[in-house]
Amino acid sequence: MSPRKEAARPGGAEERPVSLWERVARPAPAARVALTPERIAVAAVAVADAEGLDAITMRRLAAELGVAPMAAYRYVSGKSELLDLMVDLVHGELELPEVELGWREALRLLALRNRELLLDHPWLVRIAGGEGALALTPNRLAITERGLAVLDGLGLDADTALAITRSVATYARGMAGNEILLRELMAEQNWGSGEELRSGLAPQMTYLMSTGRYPLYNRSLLTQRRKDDALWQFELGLELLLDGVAARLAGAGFQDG
Amino acid sequence: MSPRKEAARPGGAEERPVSLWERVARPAPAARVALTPERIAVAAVAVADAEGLDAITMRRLAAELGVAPMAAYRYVSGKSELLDLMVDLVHGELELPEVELGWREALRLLALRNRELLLDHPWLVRIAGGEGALALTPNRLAITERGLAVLDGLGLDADTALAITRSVATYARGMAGNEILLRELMAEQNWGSGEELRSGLAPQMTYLMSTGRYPLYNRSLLTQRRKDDALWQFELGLELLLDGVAARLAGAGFQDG
DNA sequence: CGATGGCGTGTACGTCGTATCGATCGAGAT
DNA sequence: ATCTCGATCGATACGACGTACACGCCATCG
Repeated sequence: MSPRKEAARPGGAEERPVSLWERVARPAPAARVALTPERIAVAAVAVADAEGLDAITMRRLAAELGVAPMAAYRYVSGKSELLDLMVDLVHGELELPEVELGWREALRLLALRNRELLLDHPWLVRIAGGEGALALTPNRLAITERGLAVLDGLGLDADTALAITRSVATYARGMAGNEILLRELMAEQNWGSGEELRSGLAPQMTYLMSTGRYPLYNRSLLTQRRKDDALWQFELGLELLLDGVAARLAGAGFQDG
Repeated sequence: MSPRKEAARPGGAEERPVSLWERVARPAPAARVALTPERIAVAAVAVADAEGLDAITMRRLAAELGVAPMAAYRYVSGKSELLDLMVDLVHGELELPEVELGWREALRLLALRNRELLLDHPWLVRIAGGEGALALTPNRLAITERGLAVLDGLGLDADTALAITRSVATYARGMAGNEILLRELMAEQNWGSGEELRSGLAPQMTYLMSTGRYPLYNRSLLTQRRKDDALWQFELGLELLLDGVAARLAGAGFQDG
């Protein structure tokens, strides 16, 4: 689907492909090189934060780095690896909750901070492909690792602990993604969160509602009071999930605070 | 972010923008026109199913329809509306569970069928933007509507019912997305699900594991027995969520089978 | 001091989305 | 029966993108 080739790299002529992260970990061979994977990733994240993912162009990025369009290709095999680098970089910002907080609070914080990370870097939602959405970057793995640490010693088998961690993280990313897309959709049509929002998702929604196919949904839009409170919605589902975990733990014959 | 303009369309020269879905609902003005939104969407879905989302090109699509590259633009304002059409079309395939099954079983089926839909049309994962990921297409709204119907009359307020429905749907899409991306990643490096899989996520994983930063994760990979059983993982998290809902319903003073 | 090899440059190709304008043809009015 | 008009589709073209490729530069090491 999306071909991955290896970037040229320092160190000689092996034949085995070396993963991006191994290449990244290699120290800069000289202090005077203009580019490093870090510099590239930092610049790219800055652009994406400021102008969205569409602004991320190999040419634009090169301009930002004061360098020729093709220069970055020595450190990155292509745009998808660049995106991987960006994803990993921002996940380094996430502060991992202490295990001592107990599994529930720690998992809760993990989810909430995941949400905040997405909101701080909305372009993350648009990166669905590759290793970006899985956990296969160092800093994302560290987050999963902490999730497992938090559940360690509670009597869960490996499969269950991992599935719980993934469920919570997936829920958090999914809900935060919804929130971001809604927000962008609103900005795109420049509504404030004022009257139009309160009257449903006008205007594209109004037609669909007028068809009468969605009476309950329509009633919800009119009835609900916390419509614009995305955090409330986020936390509600999160608590459902954590309640389920708590029940599972109790069933396993353990409890915890 | 992604500009939306209105496609030219039959019927004269109004000035108010008309939503895609309203335009779609308009009957074909003549029986002899070559193109309709439906024909376009069907062809596009066929291509995407067979060759992935990257194969979807306005030119390719036109060729598939036996028509000039720009022809589809009379029915669709741009590629993003085409994607909206595709998203909506495939969601029409999802069979809605009967309300009589009871909220838990119905919600469970909704989640499982959502998952199957994604697996049948893996390109859905790659469409993050626009109304695609929110529920703002007719067939997706119908799914949400059924979710609300299933929870109706159980004493939940509008906000809670909607949040629950969305939580379940978001969880389902997120987990199915993980599954698809993992599957694609595996195909990309042509492992079977054989030895490499069983030994972790080799080869790009092996380097990261060898750093020793992820002892628990590493142990999980070695210990777990249902690693490749994505459905099991899916259902585990789903049950957690539904357990949480059940607790909330019990707290609201209701029960149900 | 000469050679080596990594680093960044310059140029160019193929493909994409889509703006614009012109040709065509069926239906409704006369 | 003819005219006319607008809906429909075709042809051409433009700018931007990702990236392949081959070349100059320069620090380093023998």
